[in-house]
Amino acid sequence: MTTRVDDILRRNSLSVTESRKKILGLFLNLHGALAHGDIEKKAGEKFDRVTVYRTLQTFVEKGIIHTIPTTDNSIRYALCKNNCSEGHHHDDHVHFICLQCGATLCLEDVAVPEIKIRKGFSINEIEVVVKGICLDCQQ
Amino acid sequence: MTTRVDDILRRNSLSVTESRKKILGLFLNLHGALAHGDIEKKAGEKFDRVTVYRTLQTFVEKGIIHTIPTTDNSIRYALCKNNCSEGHHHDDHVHFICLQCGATLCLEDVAVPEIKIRKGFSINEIEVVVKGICLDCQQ
DNA sequence: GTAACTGCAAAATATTTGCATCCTT
DNA sequence: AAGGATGCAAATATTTTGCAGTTAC
Repeated sequence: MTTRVDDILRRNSLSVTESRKKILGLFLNLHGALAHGDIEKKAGEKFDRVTVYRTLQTFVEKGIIHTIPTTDNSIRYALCKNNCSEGHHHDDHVHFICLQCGATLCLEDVAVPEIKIRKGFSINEIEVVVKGICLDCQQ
Repeated sequence: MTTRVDDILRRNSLSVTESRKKILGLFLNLHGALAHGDIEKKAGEKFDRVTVYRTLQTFVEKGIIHTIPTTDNSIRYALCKNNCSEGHHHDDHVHFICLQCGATLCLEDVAVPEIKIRKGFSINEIEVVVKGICLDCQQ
């Protein structure tokens, strides 16, 4: 795993540091989305809150992770499938948020549908968030 | 307009107060979405920040307005078309956020598409947010 | 009159910024 | 060695809570 983490960082011309390795590792292991707060918890009290903010911001800028809109003032972040190019996200999949356990998943296999919109409006990006109950929480 | 505002409040068994009338009025006039901050600005320094929080929360609970997920830690709120029943939103339309001017619109006429999802997952709600440039900002 | 709503003060959280120090290259 | 990254302190900003005074019904 270390190798993979290192690769991703190097490929994005970021220096390989402890915090970045750790945070990126979390995402690679998890294969879901994390909010800022989740990261602080999962990482133990190892590094500074500020470092988390800065690291997440850097990763988003580099296109290593992307943001998932939410309705509760806690932006979630998830790995981009194939490193999006810098500044150009192709976040063309659906996100699922479990209302029970709060887990956020990227449904890579569910494509975002075509949307027809009013004349005169141009579209840059479409976000689709599905809320429901995930497999694990289904009784 | 006063009458309409009053009606909505009464229909939801809320007492008709200055703040509620004013905030609800903003939404009725605007026909778009507002974030907490927008409301404070638009309303002048007339009422307390806390009142805005509480009023928005009340309106959401009653199904008078609904939240629109965003990626920037600033939840937007918009009127529900036909008062959703308490606790049961039928927020079945697409939202548009203009990347230029920041305006958020409810595209009532654009239906949320069917989404097929993995077996074992159930769906409660689907949010679709389209980002792009609105008519007014188009050059 | 009573229950509900508001405003103020203050606490609790969350986010941002500056700067000195440390680490990566 | 040089530039970038981190950690700490502190400044801001945001959200929540308690309570006393006020308003709607």
